[in-house]
Amino acid sequence: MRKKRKGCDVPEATIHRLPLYLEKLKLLQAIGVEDVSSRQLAESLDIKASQLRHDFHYFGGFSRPGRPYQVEKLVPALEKIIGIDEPVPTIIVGAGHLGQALANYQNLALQGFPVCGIFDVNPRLIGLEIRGQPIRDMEEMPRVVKEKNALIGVITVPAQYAQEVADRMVEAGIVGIFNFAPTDLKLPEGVALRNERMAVGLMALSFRVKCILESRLQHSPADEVGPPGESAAEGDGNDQVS
Amino acid sequence: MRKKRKGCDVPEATIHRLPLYLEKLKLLQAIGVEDVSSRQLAESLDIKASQLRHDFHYFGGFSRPGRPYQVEKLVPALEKIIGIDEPVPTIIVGAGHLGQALANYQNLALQGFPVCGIFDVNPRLIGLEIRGQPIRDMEEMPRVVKEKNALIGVITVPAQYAQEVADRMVEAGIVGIFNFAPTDLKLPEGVALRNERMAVGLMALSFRVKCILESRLQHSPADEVGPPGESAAEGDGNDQVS
DNA sequence: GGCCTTCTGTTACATCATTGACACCCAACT
DNA sequence: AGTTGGGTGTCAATGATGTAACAGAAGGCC
Repeated sequence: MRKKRKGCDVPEATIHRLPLYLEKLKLLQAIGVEDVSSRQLAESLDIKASQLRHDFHYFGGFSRPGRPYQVEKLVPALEKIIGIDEPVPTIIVGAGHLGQALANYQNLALQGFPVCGIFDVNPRLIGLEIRGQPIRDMEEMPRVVKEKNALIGVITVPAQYAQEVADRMVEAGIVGIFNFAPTDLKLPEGVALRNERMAVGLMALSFRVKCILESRLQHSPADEVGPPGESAAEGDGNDQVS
Repeated sequence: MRKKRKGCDVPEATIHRLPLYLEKLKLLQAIGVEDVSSRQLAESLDIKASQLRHDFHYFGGFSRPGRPYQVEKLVPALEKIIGIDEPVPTIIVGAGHLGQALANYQNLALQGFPVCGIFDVNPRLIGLEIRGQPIRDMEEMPRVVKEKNALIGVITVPAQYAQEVADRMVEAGIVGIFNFAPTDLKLPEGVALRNERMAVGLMALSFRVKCILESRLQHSPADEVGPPGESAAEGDGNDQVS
């Protein structure tokens, strides 16, 4: 209880980069690249090569010391680490616009998260089909979760219902919750949670925008947009300015 | 160029918490709470009070030293800091499912980001109305941006078009880009970017799920879900396990 | 008024993350 | 064979972030 022991001993920041590595590697794989060095891969992601090696270091060697990484080996290795070496059945609760958008987003399935159920309580929505899946009554959720062995649940209901939905998901056996509702969910031990709060992201962006506008006023009241220059993602990998 | 100077001198992590503070404060305000101490506010957000004070410290005093914060003062102060003391006109490019979901999400306007334009290139979509706004042809985007003084642009187009859209947004005068496409955009200086990559979030979640499943197997092959226990958001505030 | 409690602002410390440096490895070339 | 060039794994140093500790202000109470 002293140590964070957040499931594993891998740092937060590293975990967030793994998907990026995987994504880029799949892209390389698709165009037939066989080998890739830490420097090449890192540069294409705007991070330092040492960081990439450092990250990989948590999981033991991916290649013989002296040679670059082999894309064909690395992709499945990363998939296994992330836990998507086999599909992770996923359900969506809340078939509003966002829920439907997600259910329609076929990339989810391609990336290892096949949607095996969409649920709502609104009778108007129940029965509608999205990509072959009917929107089901919320009551059916536990049964479907068990049948399909769903592990991850996405919450796209209004904030006031989110906690209840989460509770029922956990009870049904869901192990990871992806929450789009702007609420702090309380979950029992042994359940992972990720909040995807878009308003927060927008406000962080707004802060930066404000700073930019201010600096424009200060530095040159009648200036045009600055000269172009590359910029790199940092932080949790979602933000940048310059 | 040595220092990160990411727009302002406020740390990343702090910026990401500001919206959470504001959200919670608005909630308190709505139920008539007048004063709130750093401890109360911090506890309700599952963070340490010292961190909250530390964060506020970047922006100078919000209250007389000896007394708790006044909600009525703090809310507008935070809004000003974040840059939403007045509405930030926002456009959406890409009227697919996700774009429509966002356009429908009235909370955006409530939180300070009124959608003043939705654009697409698909003739089938152009003309459809969403909450009173017609989906417009992409060609009209620059004009609308100037007319409405739009500052933030949301990109919800397929990845392969995202860079082009971003370029046109910047040219039109957009200062902040909220990108849902899984691409690394290259932007000129003086434009803020936030990537909202849902697949990345899902995979980070999957990693945790995998860890949980593994630990269940190890610790007690036939164990039930563990005893309930509170859990706290950490990292960029989006993840937690336990 | 003087004391006590509660609270903030601020500074110092501990922890985590990123970056740089280097030893060793492997293949290719001389 | 020896040597050169590029590569990874690893560790140490730097930088950023989170946490605790504390001095001093404001009001309530005696």
